[in-house]
Order: sequence, then structure tokens, then C-alpha cells
Amino acid sequence: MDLRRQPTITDVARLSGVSTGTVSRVINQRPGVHPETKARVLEVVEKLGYVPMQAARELTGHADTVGILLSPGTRRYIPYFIHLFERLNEALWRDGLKLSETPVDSVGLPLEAARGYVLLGAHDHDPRIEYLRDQGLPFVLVGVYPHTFCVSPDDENGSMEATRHLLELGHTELVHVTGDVSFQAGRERLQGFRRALEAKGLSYRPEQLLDGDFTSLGAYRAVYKYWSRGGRFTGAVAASDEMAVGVMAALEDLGVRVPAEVSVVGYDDLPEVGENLTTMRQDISEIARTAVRLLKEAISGSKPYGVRSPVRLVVRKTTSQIGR
Amino acid sequence: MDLRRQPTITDVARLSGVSTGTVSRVINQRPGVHPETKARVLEVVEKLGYVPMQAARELTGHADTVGILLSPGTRRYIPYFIHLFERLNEALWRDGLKLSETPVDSVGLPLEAARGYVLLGAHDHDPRIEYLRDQGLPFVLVGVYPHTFCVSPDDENGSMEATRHLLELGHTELVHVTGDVSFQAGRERLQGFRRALEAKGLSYRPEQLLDGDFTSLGAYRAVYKYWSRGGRFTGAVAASDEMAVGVMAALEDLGVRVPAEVSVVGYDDLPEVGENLTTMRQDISEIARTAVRLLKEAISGSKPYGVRSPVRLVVRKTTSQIGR
DNA sequence: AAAACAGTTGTAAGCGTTTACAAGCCTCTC
DNA sequence: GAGAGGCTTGTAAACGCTTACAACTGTTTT
Repeated sequence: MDLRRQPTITDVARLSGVSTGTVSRVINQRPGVHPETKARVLEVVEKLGYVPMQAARELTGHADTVGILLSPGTRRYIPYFIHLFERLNEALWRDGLKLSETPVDSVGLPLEAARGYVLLGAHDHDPRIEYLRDQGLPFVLVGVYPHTFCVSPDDENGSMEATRHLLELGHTELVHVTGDVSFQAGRERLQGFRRALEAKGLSYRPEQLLDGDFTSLGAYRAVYKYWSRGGRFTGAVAASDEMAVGVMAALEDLGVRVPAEVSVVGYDDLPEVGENLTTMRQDISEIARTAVRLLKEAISGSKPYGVRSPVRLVVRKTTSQIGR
Repeated sequence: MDLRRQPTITDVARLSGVSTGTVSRVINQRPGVHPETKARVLEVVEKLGYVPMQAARELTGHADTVGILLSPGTRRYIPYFIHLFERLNEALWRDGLKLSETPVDSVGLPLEAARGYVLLGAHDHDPRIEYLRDQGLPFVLVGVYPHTFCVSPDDENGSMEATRHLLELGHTELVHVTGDVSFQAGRERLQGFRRALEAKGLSYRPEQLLDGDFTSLGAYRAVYKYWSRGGRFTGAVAASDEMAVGVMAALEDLGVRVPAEVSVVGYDDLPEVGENLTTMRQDISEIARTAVRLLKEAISGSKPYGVRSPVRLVVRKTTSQIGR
């Protein structure tokens, strides 16, 4: 392992035969750089593995700090949010913004002013939304809320596609393992499941909606209970990958083979769940980048609007044609 | 002067009638400053609420960065490690050290040099331990390993006390829900359970050791299976709070009342588990501060030694006298 | 053909801090 | 009374980066 010094902007400038000013303009995506020069610089950046030093940027005062506000309590342990958090941090950094380390009070409000805020995992009627708006503070919500800058995965369509995937494989006896429906994401995914069935002219009974509470344990219990009371299905749509894990554990304990007897689709495509699960992939990086872009608009004072990020099916080994 | 602007070292220097160099020497507690001057400077620092800007310090290479090395994979989602991580970050900050954001390679080794390292969640025979030692890099382990600077909760005694608590309440039919015993913490907690029983002259069968794999789902499955095969107990010692949650969920589904029929003790005392669980409290802040102190000793090259942080019983509502 | 302009690039000051070095002041020694 | 040496303090360069501004090119316009 080499303990060599990190390359600096000067190194990049020297190797690409331009000045540090030009390199700076390139990495900050400022206009007025010849495309050829830009390409050359980027090549050197790549080769050297150059990463701008945060401290220096901050020193020049061009690193506005932004606060990422997570829901208080247990939600910070949800793998999805950890990923999102990291992608946001990256995206902020790329735009010359800096994550504020400011602690938050018990309600989850920041103790110190930042240039803007990103709200994650907001519950419906989260008091912080109104608070931020009342204070006129720029913020963006990862989620859905009227008259705010917000970005969210296109959950209804995503869940619909997951369900349709099972339907197309011939499954008609389905269950949906729901998340907490007091969250928008939980509701939308449920709604997608509904609509996919309706589109096929199928109906479902309320019992087919199993409450998994967004945890593997919750999903396990719901599925196990349903099945041992005689409920049967050949396909399960879980509203998160973690819940899919719980679903599969339950099926394993029930002696039901996946995917031979039951197909399972997850949602999120988190890397740690493993390489076998068929799931809906969210582009978390894109969501993060969009959030940052919207935040900049919020800071510049334009009119709020919402954005949806597409979600796509990734077929792996937990789904198969019915009957085999 | 803009009143909102943070005061800088120059402001302090001007107001106290000395140079920035002297102010710097004062705040960094360097020798060779006249006591009177020092007092005057400190007074101004106090009055202005001056706090040195970390970014500038870093730029001069004064702020040593230290890498926190977490085990690769899923362990980063374990709430305990998230807490520890945050407390460590705080402790480092207070000592003028800074958390390095350096990414790690697939083995979990840092890609970039830091002044020192803190190793968390190390597996036995973690290759990184030997690596760091071979390279002569200063590091501290949160855990146990011979001939290294290390700090860890006093798990064997803690687990013994948890078990003793149940024994004192009259419970003699106990189970231990173990974590992964390829981790030192898993083994020590198991050992504490053993020794507490032995001290009372009680024996236990291997079936009383339920493998919960440090997850709530794992604990749930283990307990549920044990009980439904006819295994009975009136007290359960879980090797983590999360597993205690799984244990209680299983008991609930089995129709067993806690604590009326079965008492449950957790371990860690993580805030999010709720206010009802009787558990063993680790002082995570203290562990973090100790780790930083040891790291500084490691950097200064002294002889390695280990420290144990005490763990204490917090009695709440999931344990009670047997039979009521 | 000069002037104006647009597009691109280089130059250098400045951000807040640390620290090697120089410089000042004392007191002491011979 | 001149140097030596110990304290104490000031000075200024350096850290990596951004950006206002200057400077250069080539193309239009007049």
C-alpha cells in the first residue's frame, strides 16, 4: 500500500498542461472551458484519482453547508436511508456543498443554521415540513408533499411493475407485504399492487395485504401467520428488500421452496440483500443528485415542484414461471 | 464588521494586541507564551466565542485524520456500531482529530494513509489487525486482542450480572440467546452466562443456547422453534437488545406473557429499543473517549495494553420475580 | 483596417491557520 | 560593556482551492 501524497489541483494542472484555474473550472462544471481542454483535464483527473480537498474548498468559503434531516428514532437504521445518506453526501460534495455536522434537537430540527436542508423519511404531517416552510428556509424533501421541492422514486409504477412481473409469470394468487402505510412510500407501493391486479381484472381480499412494518421480523411474522392459518399464495410482492428477506425466511421455515413453489419480489435493490433476489431497483444516486439540484433551485428561490425517479425491474432467482 | 461572521484568529489577535502566531500558540497550548499574555488572549477568545476553523487547521496539516475501520458487509447496519461510530466521531473531534472519509478496499483496508486507526467489529483473525501491526501503524481496537491497544465492554462480567439478576429473581430455567460466537463479544457474553450458572451450581444443556445471530429475526426464529418443540424457560438472557426484541416478539406470538411468565434481559441499552427493556448498559461514550485516548498513546509509541469498560444492569419492566 | 467582441485561458490574491525563523528584550557572565 | 543565552513575540510562507480580472486568440462589424 502506498502512503503517497494525494494529488492536488496543481498536479492535475501540470499534467494536463493548463492552469489550476482551468482545472477548477472543469471540476466545478463552470462554463467557458473548451470541450477539448475539459476532456483532457478530466482524463488526468481520472488517471490520478484526484479528489478535491474538502478543507481547502471550505476555506475559500464556497462550500455552503446543508443539513440532512433524518426522521428521529429507529428509521436511521434502515439500510435504505443509510445508502441514500451516503449518496446525498457524495452529490452535495460534487456540487461544492458540504454536509453540516450540526446536531439536531429532539424534534429533529437543526440547532444551527445551514444554507438549506434535505428532509428524509418524513412522516405524513411531519412538523418539520411546516416549520421549514414557515421559516422560509430552503429545503427539499425526499418523498412527496404538495407545494414543496420533492423527489421520490416512482413507487406506484414500480410496485405495479413488480406485481405485473408475477402476473406475467402466471401467478394469480398474490400477497403484498406492506410497509408502514402512514408513510407515503408504503401507501404508493400498496396502491401499485392494487392497480396491477385491477388492470388484469383480478380482485383481492384484505387478508392478502400482510403488514410487514418495513422490517424483516415484521414480514416474517405476517407471512408465517397468514400461511399457517391456511392462507396460500404463489407470489409475494414485498415493499422492501428487508421484508423480502423476512418473507423468504418464513417460507423456509414453512418448508416452502422459493421460487419453485412461491416467487418473491423485493423492492429497493440494496446491495447487502444478496445477489439472488428479484427486486425493483431504485436509482438512489440519481435521487440524491436530483435532490441536490432541487435544493439549489430552492435556495435560488424558484417555484417548488416535484420529481419522480424511475424504478426498474431486476429479475434474478427468486421468481419463476408458475408451476416450475 | 459583519456581526454574523465567525470571529477568526486575526480578530482575536487584534483585540488582544498580539500577533496571530501568539494566539495560535495559546490555543494549541504550546509552551513559551507569557502567562499574562496567555490570560489576556484566553479572555478575548472567551468574549468573542472564538472557535478555530477546522478546515483551515486541516489545510496546514495540523489536524490529524484517523480512520474508523468497520467490518465490511452488513455489520455497518448494526445499531450498536452506529452509536459507537457517532460517539467516536465526537470524541475525535474534541481531541482535535478528524475522522477520515477515506474509502476502504474490499478487505476493509484504507486506501489512503491516516495518522491512526480505530478498528470496530473486528472478527477473530481479522487480517487487518496483523496488517496494521506489521506496518507499524498506530491503531486501537474496540474489542479484545493480545498485545494491542484495545478497549471493550466488560462483557463477561456484564453477561454474568444479567444472568445473576434472573437467578436472584428465582429463575432457574434459563436460555441464552447468543450472538455470533465467532465474535469475541458473542463468546464473552456466552461465557458470562455459563459462569453465572456454574457459580450457583446449576448446569445447562447445549439446547439452552439459542443462536440468534445478533438479529431480531434470528432471535425470533430460535426462540420460537425452541419453544414449539417443547423447550421451556422462565428467563432469557439475550446477547443484544435487538435480539431481546426478537425474543419478546416470539414470546408474544407464542402467547407467553413478559414478564409474568418469562423474564427477558437485553444487552447494550440502545435508546431505540424503548423504555421497557431490562438490559445491561454499556457506556458507549466512555468507550469512545477511551479509544481516542489509547489511540493517542499508540501514536506516541507507548506499550500496548487493554482496558475494560464497566457495564451495569438497568432494571426496567421485562423482568420480575418468578411466579408473578 | 481598425475596432469591437466572444471565447478561452492564465494570473494572483485571498480564505484561516500553523510554524520555522528572525528579532526583540532581559539578565547574566567575564 | 560586549557577548551569550533564555524568554517571548512578530513575520511571513505555506497549505489547496476559487475567482475576479487580465490577457490572449480569432472572428465580426464598421
